[in-house]
Amino acid sequence: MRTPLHPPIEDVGLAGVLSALGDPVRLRIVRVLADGEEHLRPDFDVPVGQSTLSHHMKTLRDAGVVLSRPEGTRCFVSLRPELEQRFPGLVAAVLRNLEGATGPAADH
Amino acid sequence: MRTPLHPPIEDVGLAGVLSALGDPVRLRIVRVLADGEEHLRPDFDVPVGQSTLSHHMKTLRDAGVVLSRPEGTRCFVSLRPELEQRFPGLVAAVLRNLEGATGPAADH
DNA sequence: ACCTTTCATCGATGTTCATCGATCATAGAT
DNA sequence: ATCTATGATCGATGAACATCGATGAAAGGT
Repeated sequence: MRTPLHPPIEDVGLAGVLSALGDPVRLRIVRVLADGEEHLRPDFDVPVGQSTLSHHMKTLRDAGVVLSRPEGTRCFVSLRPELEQRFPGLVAAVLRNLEGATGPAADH
Repeated sequence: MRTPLHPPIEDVGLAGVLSALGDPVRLRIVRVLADGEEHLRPDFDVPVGQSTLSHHMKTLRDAGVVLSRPEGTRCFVSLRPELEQRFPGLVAAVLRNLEGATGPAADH
């Protein structure tokens, strides 16, 4: 667990956030995170391998969506709180529209 | 002006919409469209060539964000109204956070 | 008939991205 | 010191994407 580098919040751009959220796997991650709590990897049951999950985590982290807090060998992940001040209502709006709909074929 | 094919609204997915919006050029397009009016190509002053603009339009159209209405040789573009029922508050939230910030380097 | 405008499409190119398996680094336990 | 668990990183591969210039199609004007 080396570098939990989070970009400064002023470097976080809207396009980057939306792009990071524009993926079914990452939306599922965010859905789990929606309760505001910290979560560990096993909580995200996404249909990808471990290394791919790691990649998606990095994508969310680099985009400023997610916060990683390594502790020992594990890594607690949570929604980045400053995002709300940066883009008020944005994450909330996404979360509200997230129920059961992460993809075009997910609403039946 | 051949095929103004819009996907049925029930096929429009959240990930697709967010992904389509996750691009600086397309965000600029959406910003112009934010007034609810129809617009023509010259209204979008984006730093890309004509064919690339066309491509971005198709991306937005395929994602269900935008509506194309060909008329004669021109093509009127507007925000797709059904998106509001589909994902209430989503576009509004993006639009509210759009002022002057389409990218990480756009806030100085 | 011809030219012009407006937009879509095609073909090509270079970049980014999702994915995987394998390896490496770290921390904790034995 | 060794083993184990967790997650990051590396290398490779195929897919998707942004971009461009050139060409094509449709409608209007001369």
